[in-house]
Amino acid sequence: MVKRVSLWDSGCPVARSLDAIGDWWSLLIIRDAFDGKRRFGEFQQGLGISRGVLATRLRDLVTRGIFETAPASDGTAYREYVLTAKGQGLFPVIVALRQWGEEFLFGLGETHSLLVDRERGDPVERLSVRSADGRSLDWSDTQVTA
Amino acid sequence: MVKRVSLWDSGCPVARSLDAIGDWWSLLIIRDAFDGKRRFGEFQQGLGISRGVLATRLRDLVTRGIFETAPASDGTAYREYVLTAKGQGLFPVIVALRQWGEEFLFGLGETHSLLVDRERGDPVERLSVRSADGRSLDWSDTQVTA
DNA sequence: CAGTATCCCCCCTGATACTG
DNA sequence: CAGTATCAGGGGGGATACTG
Repeated sequence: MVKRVSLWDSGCPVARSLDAIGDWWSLLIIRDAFDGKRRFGEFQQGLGISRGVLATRLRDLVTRGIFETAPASDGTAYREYVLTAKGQGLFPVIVALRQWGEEFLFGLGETHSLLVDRERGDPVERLSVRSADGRSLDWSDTQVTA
Repeated sequence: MVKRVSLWDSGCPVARSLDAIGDWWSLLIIRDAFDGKRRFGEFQQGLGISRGVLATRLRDLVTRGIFETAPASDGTAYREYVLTAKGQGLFPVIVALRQWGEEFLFGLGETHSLLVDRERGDPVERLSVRSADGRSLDWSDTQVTA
């Protein structure tokens, strides 16, 4: 994590993002946060992660400004972990991973959870990369420049 | 990787995607592939990854149907690794990671690489999650259903 | 319930040497 | 150049026990 310093310094935003949240657990924790989970125990139970590892991950994510802690809303003495604006900015990442999984990793018969528009209940649209003038871009229509 | 079996079986596409490409190197390799790299040495040099690890990763990714091998286009005896349709489907994931990194992980003075529309040279639009009827959705406007 | 502290093991990873 | 084989280390991760 603090290991691949050269990648962080590479000037590639993808590498830097992965350095921040590309470990085994972070994105799963963040997914659960988008799902409404806030408490240590909620994350721990849902993920089957050990408490020690979860505590470390949560602390790292707070340090990185992705989560912040707040007093428990139920009046108990414990903390809650809520996503900051920076953490909420990961929503498209989670959605992109979800849609790729739905499309390529499930058999036709298999069922999976679905992300829907809360207001109308319809599934959300497939993400698409668009040009400044609104055209849908394939990866081969793009290029990385310095 | 084949370790978190319970997560793969959870029926959550996010978890299943992470199980497939959520390790330390896969997404970086895939990023380089989108960048036009195809040869073992190109990946190895660009990432600073050891040959052994790269060979393992590449083999896994081929097994998972994300890359496929092709004879070298320059007539040499070696293979090239090219993204399948399934691998190309990860483009929005890479773009989402890139955009998050650009927005939250770089200081104002720092420069980073940029993804542009090849045709016009303009940066691509920020990804947005949209409802079936075209509204832009915040994460709180959505919900995961069974 | 929400953590922290400790121990231990596995496997990921890098380094090196070897082959086609 | 493109791998494979082998070895050694280091850290992430689980299990357990303990504390507030």
